[in-house]
Amino acid sequence: MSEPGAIRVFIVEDQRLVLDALAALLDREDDIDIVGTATSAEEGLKGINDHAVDVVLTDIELPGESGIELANAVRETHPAMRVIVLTTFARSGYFERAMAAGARGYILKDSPASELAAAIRKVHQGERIVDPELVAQSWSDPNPLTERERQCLRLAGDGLPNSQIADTVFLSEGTVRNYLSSALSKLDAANRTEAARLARQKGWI
Amino acid sequence: MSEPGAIRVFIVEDQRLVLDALAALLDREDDIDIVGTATSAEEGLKGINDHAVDVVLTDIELPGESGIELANAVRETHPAMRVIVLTTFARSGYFERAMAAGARGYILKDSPASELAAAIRKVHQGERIVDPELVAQSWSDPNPLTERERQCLRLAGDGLPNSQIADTVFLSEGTVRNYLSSALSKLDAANRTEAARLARQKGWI
DNA sequence: CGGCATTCATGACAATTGTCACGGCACACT
DNA sequence: AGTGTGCCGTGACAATTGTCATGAATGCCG
Repeated sequence: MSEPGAIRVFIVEDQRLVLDALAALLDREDDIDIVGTATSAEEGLKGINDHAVDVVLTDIELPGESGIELANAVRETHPAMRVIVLTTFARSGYFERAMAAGARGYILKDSPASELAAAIRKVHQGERIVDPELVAQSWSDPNPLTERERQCLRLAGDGLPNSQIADTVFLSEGTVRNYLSSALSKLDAANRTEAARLARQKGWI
Repeated sequence: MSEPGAIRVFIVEDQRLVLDALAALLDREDDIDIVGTATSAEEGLKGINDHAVDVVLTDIELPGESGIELANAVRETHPAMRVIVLTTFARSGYFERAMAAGARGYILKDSPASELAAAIRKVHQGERIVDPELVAQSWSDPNPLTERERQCLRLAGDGLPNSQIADTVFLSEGTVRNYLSSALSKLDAANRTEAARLARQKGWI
């Protein structure tokens, strides 16, 4: 298990069962050592200080501070440490922010397990790992919505009526209607609910 | 690994990495055999027919048919088989529906890993496993919606207009409006989008 | 049997949502 | 200065959505 020179990995994931399962998975690799785990970013930062760590594997969706913020903190306090972000959703916004935070890898929970250990090894050697599908998607499928359209659509998708959307974003109700109408036609949707669903699916809002 | 008389477990979980990790976790138990896995309910049903299975471990949130529907199908086609439902959310509605669908166990992804193997063993011996906190919550927060209201609200939440909802559930458009109106007042929502959001949050649709 | 609840339906009406055409304003570019 | 473009607004209109009153058909229960 603990071979000399093994890659020392720290895992941060809020769902304990998934955390333990990931640890079990990586435990089968001879050249990977799980040196610690945590269920929140705060706890993770503490743990990282107490162990010699090569690679941090973190979920994005965490209670409190997110995995992105953890990546930022790690980059500042332990520049040599590599961070791999693990997430459920292929949302381009997450992806971009993770890269901006200095993450060296971005893996979807949909990936086969074999990719995880491979990614850890490559990132440890200095390479960057990104899901090619995600890059392709964000390249071929750029977000067609303007900032205003996104604002309005997000609120509409939560069930706010135009009048409240207008109050929230400081626009007139008619203008809100125009932005939503424009978003609907861009997304080829018949109404705000469908539009919000499609946009969320693509990670555009 | 494969000791005679081991519990034969089939896992259904859409996130491949989590699926593989769970398999790795259970693989460490001598008295548990992973006889197959699937990433959707449909694929799972097929796989179950091809193997002798004692316990099915399934996620609720799956693309296409949900884990609840899988539990229902298993109960009808393989009454001796035990189903354990595994889910992220402590939503009382999920819990109730899982029980109604004949599930013998309900485990949150927040639980420690040790509980999973223990639950599989207990369920295999005929016991039922439930989170006591969830029972309490579902007692104090029962689903107020009727079957028809749920049907309509689910479709409305996906963005279908009343006319298409009516076609789908074989009701008149006016009746669909009535059901939705009734759901809105029960949920204290101002419109269908908000109502669908609230109901989904509680696991009621 | 009569009373009662549930399900499904109508129709009328008000409110909200979606579409369209139009104009003003600011800003960058040539 | 003129042109284009994005942003913000208005008003008019049609379509959809939400509310309410009402009633027929069914099945359950005492």
